[in-house]
Amino acid sequence: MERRHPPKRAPRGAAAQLAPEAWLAAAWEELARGGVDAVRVEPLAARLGVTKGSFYWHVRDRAALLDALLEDWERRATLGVIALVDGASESPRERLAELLRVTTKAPEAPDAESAIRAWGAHDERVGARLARIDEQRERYVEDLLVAAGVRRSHARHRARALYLALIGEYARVAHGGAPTGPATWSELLERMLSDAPSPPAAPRRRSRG
Amino acid sequence: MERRHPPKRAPRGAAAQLAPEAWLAAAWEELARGGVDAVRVEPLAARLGVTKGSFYWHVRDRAALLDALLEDWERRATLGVIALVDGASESPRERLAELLRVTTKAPEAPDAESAIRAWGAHDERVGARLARIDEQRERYVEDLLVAAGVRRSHARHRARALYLALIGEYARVAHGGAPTGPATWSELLERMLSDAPSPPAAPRRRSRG
DNA sequence: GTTTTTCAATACGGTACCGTATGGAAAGGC
DNA sequence: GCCTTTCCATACGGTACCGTATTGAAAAAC
Repeated sequence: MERRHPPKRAPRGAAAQLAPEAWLAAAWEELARGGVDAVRVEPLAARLGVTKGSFYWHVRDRAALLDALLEDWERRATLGVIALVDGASESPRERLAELLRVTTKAPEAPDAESAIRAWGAHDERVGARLARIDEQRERYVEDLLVAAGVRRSHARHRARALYLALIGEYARVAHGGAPTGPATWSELLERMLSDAPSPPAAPRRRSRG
Repeated sequence: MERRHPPKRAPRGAAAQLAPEAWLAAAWEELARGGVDAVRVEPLAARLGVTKGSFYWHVRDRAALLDALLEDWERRATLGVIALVDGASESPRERLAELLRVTTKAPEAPDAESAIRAWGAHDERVGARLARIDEQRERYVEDLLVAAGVRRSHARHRARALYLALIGEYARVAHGGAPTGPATWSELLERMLSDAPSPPAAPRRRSRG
């Protein structure tokens, strides 16, 4: 969301500086709560305690705000997670486990992701963007599986399965379902790693069962 | 969707008889295409070549139409599939495979299911209903897994995983993603049956490996 | 202290919808 | 051949929103 009227001088208060970001944040909440159709200018303004006169000063129009939402999501949700997981762990197996932990525990992910996915179902441009992102994420999982010892031909199928389950989980939680517990995720991941060479036991001992 | 004015005499034309069903069918198409928010009285009427005067004759109001959508879906999507699969097959393994085939190939399922799920995310009553249905379906898969020889404790996790993947697939296809091929589904199902006793070979021979 | 600049309030016209009220035409009953 | 019932069209008032134009006020610049 580029600023519609870039300030030539310094703004008056410290808070004024972040006005565009405030609109974006409010838009996120509305998106998660009610879907794209709930991201409306006047309610958003009311929520921020101003009128839409302010909105149209900072943002071109509603479409620009929606674009900003997508941009923001694309940047954070995918690259952010990958960087996090890549940085915080060691073996591919650990990384996969960590990936599942992170993605299934992020409290705002289900609503946001589901809302964007529903949006993409009715807006072709958004849908295409989603498809690109899905491919990217899936590839990442696939490579992790391969690194963990799964044959590429199997890894492709299993990465898809894992990712589909994650999307399903987001949808499930988004409409109020109880979150799927870590035991289920471990079980699924184990099954997907079943013919990989190294077992999940401690790295010292060679075999346990 | 009960008829608002049940006809005391016979209707005038054969077509008039199905008017309420016509509204429901049109509503389905709009729901699949644009989500709940796209199910609107006036556009629907325009699509059917009439005005909303007709709508408010046959249906109480928009809410009643939406209720009818849910009712219709609950009846068809779950009970219908279960009856189909239960009737058309033999062994639990076969039934599971058939279940995956049927659910992943129904061409209208992804859009409809995803739309309803997105709806449930923003409407609590719908969400609760969805949760009930999810539980029902999951239980069905779980029982099939158990019947196929998977231990109950494992089956619970795996039924969840399978079902989550199916939901994910619906979401994926709904926003334009390429459908996941049968090879991936077989792979996933095989993994979920991996420690079940009987192999997928012909039922005559007792063991193959 | 005057002038700019920044940001928000107000007011406006326009669109798309909901639900109701009313009218009217065509069919069916008798 | 009237009268009733069925079904739809039209007209209406009301709401919620978009985007623009205009005004206004406070801060910043000078």
